[in-house]
Amino acid sequence: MLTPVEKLRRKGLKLTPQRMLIYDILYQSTRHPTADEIYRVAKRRYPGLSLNTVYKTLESLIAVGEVVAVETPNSRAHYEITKAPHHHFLCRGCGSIEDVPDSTLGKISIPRGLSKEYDVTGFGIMLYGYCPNCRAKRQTKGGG
Amino acid sequence: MLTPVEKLRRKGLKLTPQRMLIYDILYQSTRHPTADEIYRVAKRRYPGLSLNTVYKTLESLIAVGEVVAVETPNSRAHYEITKAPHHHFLCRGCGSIEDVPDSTLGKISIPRGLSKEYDVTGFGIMLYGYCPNCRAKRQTKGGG
DNA sequence: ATGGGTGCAAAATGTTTGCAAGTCC
DNA sequence: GGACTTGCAAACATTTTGCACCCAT
Repeated sequence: MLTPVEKLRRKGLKLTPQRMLIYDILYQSTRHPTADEIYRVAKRRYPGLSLNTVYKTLESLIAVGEVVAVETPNSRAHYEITKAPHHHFLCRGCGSIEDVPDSTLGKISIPRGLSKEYDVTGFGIMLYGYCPNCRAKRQTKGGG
Repeated sequence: MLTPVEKLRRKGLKLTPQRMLIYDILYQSTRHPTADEIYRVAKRRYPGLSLNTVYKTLESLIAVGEVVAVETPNSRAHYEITKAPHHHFLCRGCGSIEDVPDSTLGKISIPRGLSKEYDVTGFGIMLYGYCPNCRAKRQTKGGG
């Protein structure tokens, strides 16, 4: 297993403090921060940082496959370090995203008919619903 | 099978010309237009229409479950009439979205462990890749 | 030294909001 | 008649772009 530093270096990315920091924050995080959330955390450690740099850095990391963007139905992208295949649960209440291990969802078979005409490079599964916290809130309110 | 008019009426939505028009455009369309695309088509038939009304109408139709928003990784939402369960294919080349019948993907079983704590209300599968057209273009270019 | 990376601010989306006037029921 | 709907424009939030300076290689 290469160190993160080695991985980035081999991809031809310059190892600037900002880049290392942003990568590190994503690497440490079990959540799926938005660009702005990453920015706010990073800025505490590197006050000179600009939001722009966060976006550019994410772009670079995505380009080399080290980060993936998790799109959500509120037009706010969330980011995570590329890791073992998994899918996501999106809470309708608080907008939080949680990982769902791939294996628990069973195998998806891409229809042969589709892959004959289409070049299917991957897929993602997004589960929707309410996290334990929001679920409790809704039940308290008698909401459905 | 209720007529679209009856469906909307029973949901308590007022049947304004704009609303009928937008619903009709979505109903007719086999594609998955964005709000702006709907707006441009609708405006040809109803020049006084505003983009705002398209958004508001989509919101209403989504609220009553007649329309669903298909989120894509470019922050542009696509909309479609709610119909038989299916999933989507998103072309990385042209951004187009195609339906993928549910049955061809096999059943997804939501892990028991997850639904014990979480209230899982649904899920969506998004396939990624290149449509026949974009696939051809890429091969021509020798792209990978 | 050199080209990519950074930071600032402004621009460019896509979507939402405020409010007066209009219209379906 | 009343509440919901519409349309206009401005507000908003997120992301992208332009450009001069800086720094990792």
